[in-house]
Amino acid sequence: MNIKDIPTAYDPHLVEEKWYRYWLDNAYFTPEIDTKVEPYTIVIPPPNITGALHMGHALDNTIQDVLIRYQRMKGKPTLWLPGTDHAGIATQARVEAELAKEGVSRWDLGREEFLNRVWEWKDRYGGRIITQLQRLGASCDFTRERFTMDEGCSRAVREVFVSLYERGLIYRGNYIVNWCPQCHTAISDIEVEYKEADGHLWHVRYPLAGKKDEYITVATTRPETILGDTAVAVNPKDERYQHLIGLEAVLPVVGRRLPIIADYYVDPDFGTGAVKITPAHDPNDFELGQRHGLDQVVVIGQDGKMTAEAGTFAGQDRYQCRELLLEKLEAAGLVVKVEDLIHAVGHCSRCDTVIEPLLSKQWFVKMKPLAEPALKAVKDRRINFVPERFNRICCQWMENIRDWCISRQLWWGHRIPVWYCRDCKTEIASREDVVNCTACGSGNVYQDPDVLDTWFSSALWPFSTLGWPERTEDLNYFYPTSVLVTGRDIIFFWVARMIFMALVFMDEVPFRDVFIHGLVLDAKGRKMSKSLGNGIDPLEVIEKYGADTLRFMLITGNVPGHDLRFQWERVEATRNFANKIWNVSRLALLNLGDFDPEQVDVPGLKFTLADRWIRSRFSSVKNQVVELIDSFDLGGAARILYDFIWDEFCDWYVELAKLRLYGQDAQERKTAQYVIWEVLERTLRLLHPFMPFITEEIWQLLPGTGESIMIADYPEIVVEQDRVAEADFALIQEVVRGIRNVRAEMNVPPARKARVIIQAYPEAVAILAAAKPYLQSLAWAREVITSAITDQKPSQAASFITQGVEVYLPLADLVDMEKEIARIKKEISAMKAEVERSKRMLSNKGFLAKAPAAIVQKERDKEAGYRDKLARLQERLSRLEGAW
RNA sequence: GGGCGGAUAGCUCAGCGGGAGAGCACCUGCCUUACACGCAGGGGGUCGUAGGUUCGAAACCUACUCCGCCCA
Repeated sequence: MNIKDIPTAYDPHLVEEKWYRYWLDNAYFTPEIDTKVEPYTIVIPPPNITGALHMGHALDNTIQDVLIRYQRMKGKPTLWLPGTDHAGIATQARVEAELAKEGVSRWDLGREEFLNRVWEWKDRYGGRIITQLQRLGASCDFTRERFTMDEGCSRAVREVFVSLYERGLIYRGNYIVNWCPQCHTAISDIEVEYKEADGHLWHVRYPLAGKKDEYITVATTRPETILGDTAVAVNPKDERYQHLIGLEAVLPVVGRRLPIIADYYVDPDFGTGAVKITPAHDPNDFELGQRHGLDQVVVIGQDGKMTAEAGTFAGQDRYQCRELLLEKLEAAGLVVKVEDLIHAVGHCSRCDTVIEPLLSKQWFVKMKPLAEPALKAVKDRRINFVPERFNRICCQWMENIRDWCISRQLWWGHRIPVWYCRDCKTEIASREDVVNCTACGSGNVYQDPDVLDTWFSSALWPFSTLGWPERTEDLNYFYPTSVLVTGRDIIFFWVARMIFMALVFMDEVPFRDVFIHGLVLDAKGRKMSKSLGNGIDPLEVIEKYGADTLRFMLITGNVPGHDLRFQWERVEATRNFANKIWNVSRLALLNLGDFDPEQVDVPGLKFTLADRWIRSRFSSVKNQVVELIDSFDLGGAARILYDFIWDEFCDWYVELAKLRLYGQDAQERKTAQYVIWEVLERTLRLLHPFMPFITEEIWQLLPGTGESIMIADYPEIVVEQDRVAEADFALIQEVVRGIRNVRAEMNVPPARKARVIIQAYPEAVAILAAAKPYLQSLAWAREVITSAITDQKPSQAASFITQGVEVYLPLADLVDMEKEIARIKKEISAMKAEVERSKRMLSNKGFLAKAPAAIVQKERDKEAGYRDKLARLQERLSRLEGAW
């Protein structure tokens, strides 16, 4: 492309696809294993195959890509392993919905045919999210892409299940589980979301057996479970009920005799202090029932309808039954009162249906023995959460962990590798499919129909994706992974489970750091959700503004562990930044046509103050960026780069470099070319992990660069920090800003170049005299006259006065002396306040005695400066007033 | 009920023991040949409230208020 043809506005559409293709074609995303070097590994949190890329993914994956690209440039063999999750319930529901349109149920199809349909669906749509990730610029190694139900992962699942079974850590039993009548499966405790709901507390009288007109009154929020009551319980210390303990109540409508028992579980202050006990439909009642050997009567079935045990209510919906039963109880005069009550009701996190606690036979993982080593790993900081506070959150959860219900009454998923013999009733957990009973040899065996919780396979992800249970080269080299990047919403679902599975099967932590980021909220601070319709599609942002813009916006808005709000204004601001980079690069390219960095004798160059300043600044920016990325403050690093590029490089350095670029002196021009090239080229490399596309595009246009910026070395500093250059340049900046300010306040049009007369202390004179061209260019100076401070001050001049430096702009016709006096007076009063403040501090004995010497000295210096400036201002004022 | 996070300029947010910052919005000038997606200048904040620690607090401690999240 002819450099002159480079458009003045950056258009991401022209570059993103091109470079992504190039990176893929050159296999840059695939690491080369070098056993002498420690690798850097991230396994992607596998998105659901049903999913489409949303803002949360965009943030999560941008963070990972920044880390990965950074480490890759730093020279580590870097693996970012992508893949997807089979998402049992969600996927099955999706395919069932499709079938429903055809008027077919999965039962009509049968298990095998249904699974074929799901695989077909997966092949068609399951890869969509991975392609969407590519639009973001994700540098995953797609040659290693995995799926939780591929052959390898499935083998890992079987191995883990059977192994845990053999160790007695997986068991099957009848317990209360959370049943979702809509998804028609059990779900684990953490898949239940509790929501506050308005409800009622019904006080119902149960007649006492054998005592006419005597009752015990219980309170319940779920009257339909009355039908499954098998006891009434009171607190043993509750004086009101002492005389009833050991007696029996009669269950209304049903007529069953209920023992009245005593148990400390009962809270005497809630309701009436007497509690109906339904062991088959409430987890607490279940446990109490076990303690007291109570019967378990299941009255609500898996479809949410009443069972045969519910007698005349059999077949009714649970809520319909509630109404009808209440009517009956009312009619019998047994409902004493109804209170309004706000209580927490469990909902299915998938489909939002109200969960039914239900007694059923399920598979569980025994958690205590697994959680203990995991807990220790976190406490010992073998795993470290960022931000730090999540260590404790994770620990607290693992300390209170309950057994994990892992069986799901679904078809889509890893089928439980357990077979039963119909003849001898043996239960066989097996790594291989079972054809004949291992006990009696019978061929009359069948496999457990249920599948495993999707999270069971996700828990193995960091090692199953690397080839486990084989000891593959990848596993040996890339495991354990370096960091896990994820949102705080799945710490319990996923992170904790990966930790304990890894400790059992790899004997090593799955990752060293866990970087937790917040949620992307909408502009009003609400969660983005389908039901609210307030989600923003990342692909829409990419279409309109480019992937770099989306990425950089997400990263700069990101403070570790905090949520961030999506705002289009911020997208625009970031787009403007990309355009800024683009244009400063255009300027560079327009002036580097005759420049070859290879031909430059760098030690022979004569760097100006501006050169020394920007090179020093670049170097310190580089150091800060590294430090911030290494501590996971990517937002901080990105903000530093933003400020450096825009404020320091574009607005100051490049403006000054233009003088030499357009000047006559070949040597000076070459030096300016070199420094612009050097700083721009290296800054692009610093920026590349954040904005991969635009940096590659520009880098490829720059002379003397290589094959691809993404495999270029991470830049080194160019000089040690040059404090002298930074201080001297700061003086120039102050004077320039002072002059600009005076001119603006006096409404001097830019076209009107002014003479600038500077009187200053000797060092400043030297610096400012040498900076004449800078002042001419940046402060619209016609000529600059510098001298030591004298009594000869220009009259009819606007002025700017700072410590040790007086600047005059003789603009006779333009200067409104009244205005000038007012300005000086304002400054004087501001300066007086400063002097006062300093004086107060320095007369404080405590401050002098206890503050660090350096701080005290700094304050003394400041005070001296203020006094000097104040004196000059007062002198200036008296001259003006005298002249007036 | 317990825990966590937040409260800083009109808006969104940095800062987290030594003099209040950015972006957007606003006001005033500028089409200065990289960029009007821009340049220059400016206004605007008793840093939620009340105590405490400290020579010094937006920052640390305590209590409280409001908002959000998590767990029971």
